[in-house]
Amino acid sequence: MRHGERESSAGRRDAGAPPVTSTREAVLDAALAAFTERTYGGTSMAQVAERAGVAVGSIYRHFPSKEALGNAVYLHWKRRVVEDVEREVDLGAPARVAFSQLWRVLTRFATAYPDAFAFLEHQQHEEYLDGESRALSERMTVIAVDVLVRGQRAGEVRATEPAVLLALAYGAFVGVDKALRTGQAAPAELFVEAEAAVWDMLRAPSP
Amino acid sequence: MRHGERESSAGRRDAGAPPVTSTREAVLDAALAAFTERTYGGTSMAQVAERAGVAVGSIYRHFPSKEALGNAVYLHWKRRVVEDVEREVDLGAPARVAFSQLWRVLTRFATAYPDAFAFLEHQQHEEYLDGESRALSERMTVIAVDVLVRGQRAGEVRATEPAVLLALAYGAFVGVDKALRTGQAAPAELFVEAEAAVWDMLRAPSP
Amino acid sequence: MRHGERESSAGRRDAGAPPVTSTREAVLDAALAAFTERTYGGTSMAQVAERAGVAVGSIYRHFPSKEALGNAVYLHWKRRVVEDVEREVDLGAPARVAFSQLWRVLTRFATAYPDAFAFLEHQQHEEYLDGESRALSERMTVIAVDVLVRGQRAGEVRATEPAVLLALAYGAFVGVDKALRTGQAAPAELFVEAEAAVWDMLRAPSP
Amino acid sequence: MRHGERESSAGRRDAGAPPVTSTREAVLDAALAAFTERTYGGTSMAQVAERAGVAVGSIYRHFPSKEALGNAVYLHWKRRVVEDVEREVDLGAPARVAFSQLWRVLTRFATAYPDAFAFLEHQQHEEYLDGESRALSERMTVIAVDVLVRGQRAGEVRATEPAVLLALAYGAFVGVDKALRTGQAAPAELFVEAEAAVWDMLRAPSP
DNA sequence: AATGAATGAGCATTCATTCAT
DNA sequence: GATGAATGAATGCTCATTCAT
Repeated sequence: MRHGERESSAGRRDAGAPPVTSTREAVLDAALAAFTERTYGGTSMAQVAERAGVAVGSIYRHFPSKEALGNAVYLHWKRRVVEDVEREVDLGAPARVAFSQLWRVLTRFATAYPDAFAFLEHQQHEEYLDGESRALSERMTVIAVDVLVRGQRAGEVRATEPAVLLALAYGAFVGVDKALRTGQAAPAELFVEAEAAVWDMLRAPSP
Repeated sequence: MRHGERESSAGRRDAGAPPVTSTREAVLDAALAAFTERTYGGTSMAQVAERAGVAVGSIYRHFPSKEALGNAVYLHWKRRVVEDVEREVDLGAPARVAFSQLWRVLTRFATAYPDAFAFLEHQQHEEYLDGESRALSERMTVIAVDVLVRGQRAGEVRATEPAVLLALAYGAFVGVDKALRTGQAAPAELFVEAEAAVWDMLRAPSP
Repeated sequence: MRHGERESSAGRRDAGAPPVTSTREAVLDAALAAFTERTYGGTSMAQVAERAGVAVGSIYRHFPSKEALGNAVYLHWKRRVVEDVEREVDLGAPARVAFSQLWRVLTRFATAYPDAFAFLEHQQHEEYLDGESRALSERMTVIAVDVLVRGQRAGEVRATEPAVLLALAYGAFVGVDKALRTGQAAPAELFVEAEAAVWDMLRAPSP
Repeated sequence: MRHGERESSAGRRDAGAPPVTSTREAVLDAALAAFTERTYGGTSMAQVAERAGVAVGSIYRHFPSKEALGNAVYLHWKRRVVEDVEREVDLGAPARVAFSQLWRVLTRFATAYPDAFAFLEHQQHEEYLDGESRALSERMTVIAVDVLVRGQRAGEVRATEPAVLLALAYGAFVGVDKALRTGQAAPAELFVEAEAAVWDMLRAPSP
């Protein structure tokens, strides 16, 4: 999903064939890379344009403003994680199983699209997020809390306030990802190793 | 609103004596508030000046550049946590005890200076941090890893790579703080409640 | 007020065609006028922009910095004199003739573009000149010294160190131009009158 | 007359002894050096203060503004040359003699105080000169023109407009000084050598 | 007199956005 | 749709000047 260079004659395409890389996508990719590297606020539209191999003006044909672009990038990737979670987490399963599914989805995503995960979780977005983006975050919270609450009912999960448990577990995941990024810890299999530990944090203590 | 040197106990004053709150401190305070609210990159020097109740030019008598100001704010608060940790964590104690001390220091700090903790932990600082700031972070890592390693030797702490355990535990703390900030969870006592859970994540699983 | 590339004959245009006076040229002209009037250091980019009838930002599409603009102005005009000199001074001719040609080129230039000559010769440029600009000055010195040296070999020119003779003669020319500017002396024909006097300064004294 | 450093405790003096270097003089010296090096417009009051070893505020006790300081520096040195000229040029003497006296005064001055001469003659001063300064320049012009006119009456000096002759001769002197400064020509004895040449420029051509 | 912190207008430069081509 | 020159408000920073000490 990382791009870098595009054809120098942006816009060329074979008759009838669908565009392999539309301007819109090129911009979205370039923006993600740039925002992750230097922050939304630290990135200029010109930098995004150059990285995408398009003219500044062209960005504005697809996104009405920088704010809208920031939002679109957020939306694009957040939607992807949320939909993965919704598709792959079995809400009927025991908490231990559902937790494992959830953890696996996050691990896969953070490993396959490290920039995207870093952008979503290691930055402040208040400046440009709109209602839809916020709602998306909410959808994921709801699922996770549901898993936790049902786990608590089943005696699997400790009795602590679910929002706190979620904050602890998600924070732990993000913490590992950050350490990975800063090179303070080794490759991605660590997420797997971490799963057991985090589950021990969540599960009901043995009596 | 007077002159130059920092005074670590801001606010103390002898009756009738000139205010200890120097311009430098006012700027440091205003910058922390502004950076926390709108990001380093999203804050203008004019906003800092206005918030501090001084003229723009006055900031530059105390900090040679915006970058230096960002660094000074980071340094000021990071030093404070690190020194608290160094003072209050007993490296000779059993891991459970040392962990508890560490958790307490962080809780106290994050509760007493929520903006400072948010600035330190919820933002990207690469843009302006200098070597001294980075070294400070390192000092805290060393302590935490030491506690974990000695806990592992004593069989108290699970055998996972210490850097990962640290990332998990610190991430969990930061996660709770973030939830507190976004209003997704209630008051600070939750940190206390969370401690037991996080310890269960760290400790060696019962056989 | 259109686009980009310089056109050496500023002002030429086909009837009905878009004006050849590009933004770049307008800026170059405005900068020359302003720098001549109030010095490079005493001129703000805003003043240049206003004089050129463009927005401040537009200057920066054509010149990366004020320094680069100063240099470009210098280069533009210095290149012009130097090329005129190189084209019109016959290095094979007797010194008296070559001197006359040189004097005529300078006179024509200083009369046709008084601001340009004043900018080039009545100001301090060290602050912003680059290597190319310095090299240009050198080219002219080489020609003049060559004329003088060959004149000395032919017994036409006095035996004084050529660099000193050049400094005297060029200084005399600049002196007259300055007096003209300050209104201390009348119209440009004076340069013609001065030529004979300056030659008497240069030529070998009759025995 | 060049200064550089002053005692760090500016103002200290033995009781009763007159100040060796008053603040006023230190500032005047520092300003000359700075203005010569980096132009009036390119010099900040802070730079002058530092060079003079005094506080910025102290400059304002002696000069009401930067403009006034620039003017004072100009006045200080211009007065000096003009007075030297008035004292040492014998208006009753033959033109050749008076010219020689004049040339000698200038040479002595430019050699003894190279920064002062460069400041006076290689820069644009319109920005800050007042009437008195302008009048001073005038006094010197009057003398020189007088010498030339009387030389013309006596058949010693060529019949060219005196203002032009003056411009040529003074320009030649300034030209040599400039070459000396830029290192394009060797030591100051050259002024002496140049005198004869310049006189040949001024004198009536042999029939 | 001397000091230097404080002021705020002004400067060079950047950048989101527009629009003629 | 795409381009990139043009715009001008906003930014980080400087600097002449003031004034409490």
